[in-house]
Amino acid sequence: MNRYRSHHCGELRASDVGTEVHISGWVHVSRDHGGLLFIDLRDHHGITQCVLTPGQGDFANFQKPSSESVLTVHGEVVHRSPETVNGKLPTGEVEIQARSIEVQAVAGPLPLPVAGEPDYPEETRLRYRYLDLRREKLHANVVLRSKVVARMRELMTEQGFLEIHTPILTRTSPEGARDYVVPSRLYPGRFYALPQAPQVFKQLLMAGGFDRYFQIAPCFRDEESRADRSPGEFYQLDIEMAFVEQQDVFDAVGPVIERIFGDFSEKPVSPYPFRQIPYAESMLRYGNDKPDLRNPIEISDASAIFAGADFTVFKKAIADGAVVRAVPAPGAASKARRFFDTLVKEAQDEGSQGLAYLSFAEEQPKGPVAKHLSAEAIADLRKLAGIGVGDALFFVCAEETEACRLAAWLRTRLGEGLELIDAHRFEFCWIVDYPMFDRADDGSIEFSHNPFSMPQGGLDSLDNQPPFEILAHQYDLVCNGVELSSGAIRNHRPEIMARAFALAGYDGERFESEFGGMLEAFRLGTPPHGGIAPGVDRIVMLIADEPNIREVIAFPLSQRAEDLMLGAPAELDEGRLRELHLQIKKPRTRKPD
RNA sequence: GCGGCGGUAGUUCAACUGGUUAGAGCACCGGCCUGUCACGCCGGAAGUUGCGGGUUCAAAUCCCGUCCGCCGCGCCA
Repeated sequence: MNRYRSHHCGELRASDVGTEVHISGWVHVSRDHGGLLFIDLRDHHGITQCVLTPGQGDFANFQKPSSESVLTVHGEVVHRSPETVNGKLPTGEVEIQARSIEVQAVAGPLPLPVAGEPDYPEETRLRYRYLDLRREKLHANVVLRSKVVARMRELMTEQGFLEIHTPILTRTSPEGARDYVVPSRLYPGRFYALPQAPQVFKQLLMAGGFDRYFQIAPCFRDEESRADRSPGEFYQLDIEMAFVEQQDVFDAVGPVIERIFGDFSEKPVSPYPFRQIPYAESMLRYGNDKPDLRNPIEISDASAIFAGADFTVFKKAIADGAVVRAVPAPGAASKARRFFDTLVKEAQDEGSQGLAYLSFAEEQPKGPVAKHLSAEAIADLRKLAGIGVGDALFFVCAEETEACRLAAWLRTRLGEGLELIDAHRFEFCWIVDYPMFDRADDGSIEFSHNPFSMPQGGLDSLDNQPPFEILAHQYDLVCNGVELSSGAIRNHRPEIMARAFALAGYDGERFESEFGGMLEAFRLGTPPHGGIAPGVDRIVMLIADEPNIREVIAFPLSQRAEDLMLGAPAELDEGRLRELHLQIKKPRTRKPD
């Protein structure tokens, strides 16, 4: 028999009455009635009430235990009298009449209460993460995450995917985010890098003849965090497949995602196959490449109408290269003037020059631009944006990228403000046909996403199409406005890759030196292949309905990538620095210790 | 790197326009209580108001700098 427990704390029922048991757990709450002491004992599985009669037998000198102390209680399972049954607990019909108690660990004053009081500042929660993990919500999230990951493995393995580990100590990658680096002791001045993703290795596994690879892979990026972006490190369900086209990847991973969300959430999930939206269309209609399709508002381009209208502010801007985007606000015409004023103010805070609108409380619109527009222009705008009486229509005017951003912000803001977003469903879509290249700040050509993506049309497009019009076999999976996943059909042809990198400004020598290892593989027979990498943290975050990704990570770093519990990153002493051939030069403003 | 919000007892929060001894809940310590389940009642201890500087007769409060936490922008192939 186990020394610490015969049952766990969520196990005992009326059918156990009369048995001698011993259970162990934390003191969740205790209630001292003088002649009678109740202790709610809690473990991973649940809570069981224990009753002590101090002053009798073993309890002659027993003190009320402090909250979160760890006890082993020995005693008999007894019925509670009908009026004292606790319907809130699965174990609420019984209690343990304690005969003796062993104190396994005494807990001092708590910086973070485990029972009750759910909202606590995150600084405290991060510093005492193990206490937070005992609490109901975070504990449940970690359990959920474990189940989701287990199901992912099951569903991938069923489809013939092999889970293969790839290195954590690897080579720095020239593209992408900043790397975390690890100094080498054996090779002075040289560094490993932690992988931003197992990108190169998974492609090399395809070169290695494995047909279908997956991994729950840690990814390390030294970038600023966000509410939905974990600081420092995160996990991907990394996937790669040989001899596939885009649709094959979709059909392998889409049903897995649909199943995971369906199995672990009550909310309805948009059924597979998911909608496919070309990147250019998404930028126009939703203002970004991660549309929240629960929001019914769709943006349209009103540049042509305003180019011919008498509203000089817009007309002049359009002549200078700006665009006008129209964002409908269904039902907003009945809103008070204050609603519109607030939005104008917020838009300015968001970086907009201003915010024009028409409000159709009746057929004849009101609003700052109404008097500048002909009846015909107004009719055209209404038709364009699908505006009826009772609606309003907002306009943002800016250079195209900025106009998209502002329109996207406005679309979200209106969707929330007008309560148009149904929070109780998951809407998935694929964003497809990403551009291969982007214009850098200095006007030069750079890869817009993954440089290893296959350009649509192959070598022919690279040679004959204007670079910024070339599309890639590159795709994202989006859910409720969250980018869940990014992937591509890869470029496995060295000559096409050389041409693509040449367009992006890499000379042959640099190309060979930075990607030599991979190129060599491609010159020795690598199959056509492609893959994708859904973000595990974000998936669990959506399923758990958490607004913040740290709520689904057992031990997250703070926003500034610091471990507040253990104190990482930490300084090294001189000896270890010497061993690593490192000298520290601190910036002028240094943090106090 | 930039902008916003916050930092007061172990902890969560309060303290009006700068003005008496910086208060309350939880936790902790002591006492009372035999059916509670966020038990209740009485009492106690607990403070470098993040840190540094400044303005003032007087600073938790105003100003400057700095550190920490969170949100957003830049960044994230």
